[in-house]
Amino acid sequence: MPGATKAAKAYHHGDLRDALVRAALGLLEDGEVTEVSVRAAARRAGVSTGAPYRHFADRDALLSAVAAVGYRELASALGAAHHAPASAGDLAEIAVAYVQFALTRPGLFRVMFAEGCDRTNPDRVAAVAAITEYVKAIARQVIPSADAEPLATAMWALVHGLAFLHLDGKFDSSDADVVADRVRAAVSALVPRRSD
Amino acid sequence: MPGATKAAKAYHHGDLRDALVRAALGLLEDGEVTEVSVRAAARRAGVSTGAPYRHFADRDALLSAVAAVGYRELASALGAAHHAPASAGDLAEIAVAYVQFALTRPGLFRVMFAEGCDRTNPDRVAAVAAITEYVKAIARQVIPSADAEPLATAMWALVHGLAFLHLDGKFDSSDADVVADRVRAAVSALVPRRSD
DNA sequence: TGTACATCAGTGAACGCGCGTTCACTGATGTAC
DNA sequence: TGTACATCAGTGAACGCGCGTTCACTGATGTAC
Repeated sequence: MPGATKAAKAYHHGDLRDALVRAALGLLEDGEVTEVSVRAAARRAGVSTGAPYRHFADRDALLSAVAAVGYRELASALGAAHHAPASAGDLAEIAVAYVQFALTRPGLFRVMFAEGCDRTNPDRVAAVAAITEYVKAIARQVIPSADAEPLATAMWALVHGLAFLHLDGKFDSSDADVVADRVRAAVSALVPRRSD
Repeated sequence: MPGATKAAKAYHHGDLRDALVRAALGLLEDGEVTEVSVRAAARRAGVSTGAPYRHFADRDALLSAVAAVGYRELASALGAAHHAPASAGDLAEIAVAYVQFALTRPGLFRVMFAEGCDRTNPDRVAAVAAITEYVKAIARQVIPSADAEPLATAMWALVHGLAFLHLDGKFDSSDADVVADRVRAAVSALVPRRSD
């Protein structure tokens, strides 16, 4: 009977796969950590070193699952900033949200856009396709007349570059308001305006 | 006498500091490697594991020196693409050069913009200041009337984002011509044109 | 309802790896006289 | 020009680390009869 109370999580975890992904997200959120190791995730999930391999083929599979969550959260952060953007001003607010996402969750953002990842991983492929489509849709909404493709590319590159240049210390990111203003200024310096 | 011929490089290396930087660059150039270890650089320079520490305080100091070289080479690649750019078209060619630099030397590019680096390192600080100034000068040349600061920021972010999105597989980078066209299209979708 | 058994999802110990860094050392170099 | 000596720039062995991954194992679960 002793210990039986909390023994629900005992031997068979129930949903270790999810728990590991959440553990990895936790590690990224917590600290300066930008690399998630399988062992650290297992530790945080309270499970032995070998256990993750029952659910993920290798480290990369775990990271891809984490990245997929990241993409979904990024999309929702952008949606929250402005659903149905129509003007350059609306667009600027989405841009601010993108950069802010990167700066508040740098670890996760880096995992999402990491180099060493398995690009064929289905989780990842689907998530990337979704975010690409999302960006394209925004471009179409804001500038209906233009060819959406290059505009979407350019807009994504613009915000993505802003995000990384801040993350990597090329632009000062100590003050969120200053960052936001810089992003707005950059967007309005470049994004074509319909006569208004 | 045997062995005396090539013994110039014998015990005292002469310029191990430089040799280590070159070795690190070589490692980055060579392979899929994106992380340079002190040990690997020492190995490639033909020197014992401890030797680098006579010239660099730690791994980060070595990496900063490497990054500084990278910045100089990036600046010269941009200069070669078009010195004294004046039109949006000139600007597009510089943008192409920026992205091409990133794609042909991905390891070096990543070291230059790596996260875990010591941002206070003087080598690095000077190099970053130089490239920033360089970008700003280009902005001023192309659009003299506008406020250079936000325009420079936006332009840098645009090309930087394009570079990373290609590097990280968000855009297909298998064909250099396709990449170049995509970059040109992105630039001309966004960069304001003077009436021409 | 009870039992036998297959399967599942963990454990924990171990493997081999490359790494950053330190340290006592030694061979080479250059300088003072 | 020759010698003594301080300093410099290497060596190589060692430390301790955390990692990815494997493997024989075992406790828990669920299913068939």
